[in-house]
Amino acid sequence: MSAKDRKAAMSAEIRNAILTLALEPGSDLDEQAYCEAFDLSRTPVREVFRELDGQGYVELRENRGTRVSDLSPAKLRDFFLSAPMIYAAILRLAARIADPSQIVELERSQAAFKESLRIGSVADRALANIRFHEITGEMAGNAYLLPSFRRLLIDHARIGMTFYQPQSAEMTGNLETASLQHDAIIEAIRNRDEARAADLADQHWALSRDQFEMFVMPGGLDGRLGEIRQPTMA
Amino acid sequence: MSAKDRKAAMSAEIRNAILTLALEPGSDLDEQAYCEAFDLSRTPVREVFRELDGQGYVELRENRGTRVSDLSPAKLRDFFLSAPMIYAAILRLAARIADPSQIVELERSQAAFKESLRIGSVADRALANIRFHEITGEMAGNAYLLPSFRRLLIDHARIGMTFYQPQSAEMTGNLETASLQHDAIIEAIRNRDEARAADLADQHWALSRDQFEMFVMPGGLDGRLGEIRQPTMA
DNA sequence: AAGATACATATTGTATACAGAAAGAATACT
DNA sequence: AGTATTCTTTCTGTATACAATATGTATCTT
Repeated sequence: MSAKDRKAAMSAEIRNAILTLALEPGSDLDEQAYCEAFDLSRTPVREVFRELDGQGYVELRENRGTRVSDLSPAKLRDFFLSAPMIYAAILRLAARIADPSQIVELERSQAAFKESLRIGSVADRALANIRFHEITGEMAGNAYLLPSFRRLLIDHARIGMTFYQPQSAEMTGNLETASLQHDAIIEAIRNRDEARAADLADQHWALSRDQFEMFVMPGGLDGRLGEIRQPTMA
Repeated sequence: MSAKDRKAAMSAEIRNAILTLALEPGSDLDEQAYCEAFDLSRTPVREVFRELDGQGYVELRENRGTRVSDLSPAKLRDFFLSAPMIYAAILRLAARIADPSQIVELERSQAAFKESLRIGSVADRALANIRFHEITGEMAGNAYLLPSFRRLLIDHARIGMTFYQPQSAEMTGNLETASLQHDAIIEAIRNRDEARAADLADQHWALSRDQFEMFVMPGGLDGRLGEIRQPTMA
């Protein structure tokens, strides 16, 4: 295995670990540990860190090492503000200019997503879902929207992992709905139906937002415990 | 001058050179030349290149060095597609949450822009204009929109430099109009008037687009030269 | 002479060694 | 005892040396 391959493997592993919260937001990345783990010198490891910084996975701080990009309340707010607009724009453009080979790829990734629903872990599902949307981003292929979209996907995955509640029946239903929406998105793109694609983006987005609200504003506890109240969104 | 300072100076110089087309799109960056020019070893120079790659100034290609980010027709198309949406979103958010100290800073940058109109070079104007809009981006402070917005600003500056025609009276008028719009933008932000800010974004954008069209579709030559026709937009 | 192949050169990528800065521990002082 | 200061340790940043890859040139073959 060449150094180039080890470098790529390290980059991929770090990205996946961040997306699945195996590396928690705000946690430090130990340069030396990665050097040893992937048999690389510090130079390429530091290069990968800088690259991941540029993509929004991590944050480099002067003389203070690298840490996983934070998920602060302020960032959550930014997320919920900008995601609907960007997602809609991406799917609209995807419907406009996607080429056939990309549609095939999207179908394949949706098959993988369905498979992850049947037999995969929560992390598998998050990664498969990200991959699906990543492809829609490639379809849209807009050099200016893509950086934003990719950052949104990173944090969408992390927020989803954070707020996922495996025991909830509603949650399971949501996953089914999401899968159906993916199918509909593929259909809209194949038909070059921009309006439908944008509409589905809104719906797909609303589903994610509901999931988030289910976590932040859970049902009350029968009003018995007195002190406990439903939190309100600021 | 410490190595850290030399590194920062180099980064700033490269960025400015790219924005003002002193470094043309697609041209190669010579690692060794920059090492010598700023008395740095290859390591920090390469780090800066990677950082600029993450911000969209340059493109790193495996085993093939670094070159200034391209301005292809496809990218121009992406630009004209996404700029109106992002600019409007940024100014809307800026009007919503800008804080007083930022407004002061914006006023200062507008003063500098006006000064550059009076006595500055074309490049000075482009940089002052970028700075003005950069501050509106900081006001909006949205972690997801900012990367896109910054990329748009980079290419907006470069497109402006490309299509600027100093002899044109219309062009001079446009600059005056742009300056007035900047004033109005400051006013809208100060009044927290989101709708007005978004509207001004559209107008400001339309002005840039017109300038571009003036260049691509110039007036005919009196129909005398026979072969020459007005080019049409694809 | 045209094309292909092998060699030389230049440039990019990686490893290691050294320098500088930040964080923590121990000591001295009030 | 509590605080301040210095020293030690650890980690980050930079320089240089080495390895691998790509590019250009010359030679050889057909």
